[in-house]
Amino acid sequence: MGNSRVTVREIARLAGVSVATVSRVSNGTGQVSEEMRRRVLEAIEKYGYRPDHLGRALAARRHGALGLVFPGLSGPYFTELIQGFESEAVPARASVHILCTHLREDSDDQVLEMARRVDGVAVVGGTISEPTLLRLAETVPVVVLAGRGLETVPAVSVDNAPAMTTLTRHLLVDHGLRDLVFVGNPDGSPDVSERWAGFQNAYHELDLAPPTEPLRLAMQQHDGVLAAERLLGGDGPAPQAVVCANDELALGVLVGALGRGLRVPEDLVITGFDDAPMAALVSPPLTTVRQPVRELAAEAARLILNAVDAPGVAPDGIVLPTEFVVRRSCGCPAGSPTGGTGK
Amino acid sequence: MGNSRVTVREIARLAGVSVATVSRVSNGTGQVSEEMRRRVLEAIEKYGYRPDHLGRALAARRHGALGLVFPGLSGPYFTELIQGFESEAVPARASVHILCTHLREDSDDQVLEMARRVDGVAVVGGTISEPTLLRLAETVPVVVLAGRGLETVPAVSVDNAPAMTTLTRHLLVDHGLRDLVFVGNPDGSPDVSERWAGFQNAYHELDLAPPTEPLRLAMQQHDGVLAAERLLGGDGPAPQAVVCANDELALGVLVGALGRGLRVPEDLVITGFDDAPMAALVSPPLTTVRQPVRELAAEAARLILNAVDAPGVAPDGIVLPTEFVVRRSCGCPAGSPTGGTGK
DNA sequence: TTGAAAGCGTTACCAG
DNA sequence: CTGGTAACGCTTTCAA
Repeated sequence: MGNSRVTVREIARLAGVSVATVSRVSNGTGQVSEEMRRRVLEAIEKYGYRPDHLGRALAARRHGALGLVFPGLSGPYFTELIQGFESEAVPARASVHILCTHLREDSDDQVLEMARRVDGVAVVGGTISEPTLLRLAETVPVVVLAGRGLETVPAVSVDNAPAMTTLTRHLLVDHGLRDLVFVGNPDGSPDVSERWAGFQNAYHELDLAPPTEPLRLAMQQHDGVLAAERLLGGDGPAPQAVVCANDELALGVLVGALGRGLRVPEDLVITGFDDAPMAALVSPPLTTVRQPVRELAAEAARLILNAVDAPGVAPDGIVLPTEFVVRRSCGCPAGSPTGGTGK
Repeated sequence: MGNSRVTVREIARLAGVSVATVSRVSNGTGQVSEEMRRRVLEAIEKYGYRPDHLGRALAARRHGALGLVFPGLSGPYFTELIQGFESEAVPARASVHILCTHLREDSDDQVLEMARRVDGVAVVGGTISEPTLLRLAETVPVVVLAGRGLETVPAVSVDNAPAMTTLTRHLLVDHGLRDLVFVGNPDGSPDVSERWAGFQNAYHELDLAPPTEPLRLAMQQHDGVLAAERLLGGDGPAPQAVVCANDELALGVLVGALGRGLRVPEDLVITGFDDAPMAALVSPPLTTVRQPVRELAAEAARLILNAVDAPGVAPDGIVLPTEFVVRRSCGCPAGSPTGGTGK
């Protein structure tokens, strides 16, 4: 029982039919007489036959698997991403392969190698080089997740720049702040790059001169604490507001600021991006931009799944809307209205 | 170029040799004359031949893949787990399949299905039923990650109970606290169950009566905030200390307590478990237990990899040591000594 | 409706 | 050293 060493051939012999018939029955394809079907089903049941995935995949020339590639695996953003991706893949009977490149030397090769084991791949923006992305796309359907696509590679992303412009304008106009610092490394990821551009754009729209440089740091809470040290460390005046590239950074800055005895938002305004679960829970709750991370990844999976079934047609990229979430860390009173940035 | 539609047979024809020779060259197995090797290599290079993974896997009767199964995918614990697992699998040229069951109805079937696509599986404790675990183990090598093993299934875990006893004793003896609350659901996972037992055990060792019930909650920061509401909400006296099943809960309780104007640790002592990155960064920094999560997962991957190569031998389980990390949230002054719980 | 046989792409055994 | 050929387990024509 349950031993999966049983093959079609054995079942065929046992049931006194051909392997073709066994295959037809076990797949529900073609026409099989009631009598045959019964005999086969019986044998399948009795010996616990389950078709071997490799044999099947080889014959179908399809792996029944999707790949997901990202740089690291830090924070709630990536866990959401994985779960969103999985939520589409699993019902489609595709298993999910993951690969964290950690930006290793040989990561491009590893991605290429993964492509040989799956039917399609989603790559988080900024993870691999453009030439590699192109080569990848020659092998399997590819979509860029949270990044810019290429001619042959569609992308799913959110409206980062407009969202960040909205948030920054809120600080500049509604709160009359001027001395803002942007925390995040635009070179690290397309998301951050677009947010930094949106941040600067808010100044431009008001004929103000934006800061010329962001505070370049990675995206974890740890880095936020570091940012607080740099910004509030003593030498030089502290900024009026810290605009963070994501919530984790913001949470780190918040912890650092609070730990120094500063009051937020009275002494320092802090904003995030993502609307991670903790953003609403801390005190003061974080003003941020909500982005549909799960949906983003689900959309990517859907795109790939479709491309696998209908090869040749390169679908358009997709941009998902975000929502500006005003809470108290920007200086607004509790219970302020929130507004989306639109589609 | 780069087109992976090229097969051994074509290369063989193109190079004027047999498929066997091509195979030998591309795998570096057997003896091949310099002349042949050169010809084959040339053709391989010219047509960008890469052996097909499925064909190879079918012939070798090995997938070159490992599976990792867990309930959800919340928080830093699971991201560490994945990365630790990957750090062993990737160098061994095995890809990593993941599956979040979300405790779905059909998750047992999904796990069984996954087992048909990989060479071995690591299952996080408490994710699937024991019968399913047993059936799984009939199919492929399995190891339980952070949980109890079975006769045929080894487990890798940490010394949860002694560690939690040490921490609790510290509160009871060194700080003279008596009214502690344990937050976490022992039914949810073996880890929590053991920690709850260790918590109670500290009381027993001192001939004290432990609380009979924990505050049963899930393991995310959100739940910690919930715990703070319940515990500090007004009706009934607040406890002296909240002993959390993990750091995320503790962080949530901390946020909730601070938000209510309580001072930590003066008004309320809070402890965690895991030593997540944030534990050291918040204010006050969290007293907790450090567990080697990455190492745990890496060990699991190694165990499986070995079992794949040497089938039949059921290896022993492994228990990794933890380290008690005393910081300020328990009431100790800054810079207190820390101590391990030993092997 | 059924079965024989030809793949799918690779590896490995066995002669030569 | 080299090549022919038989697996590996399955699906799918193509005839009967």
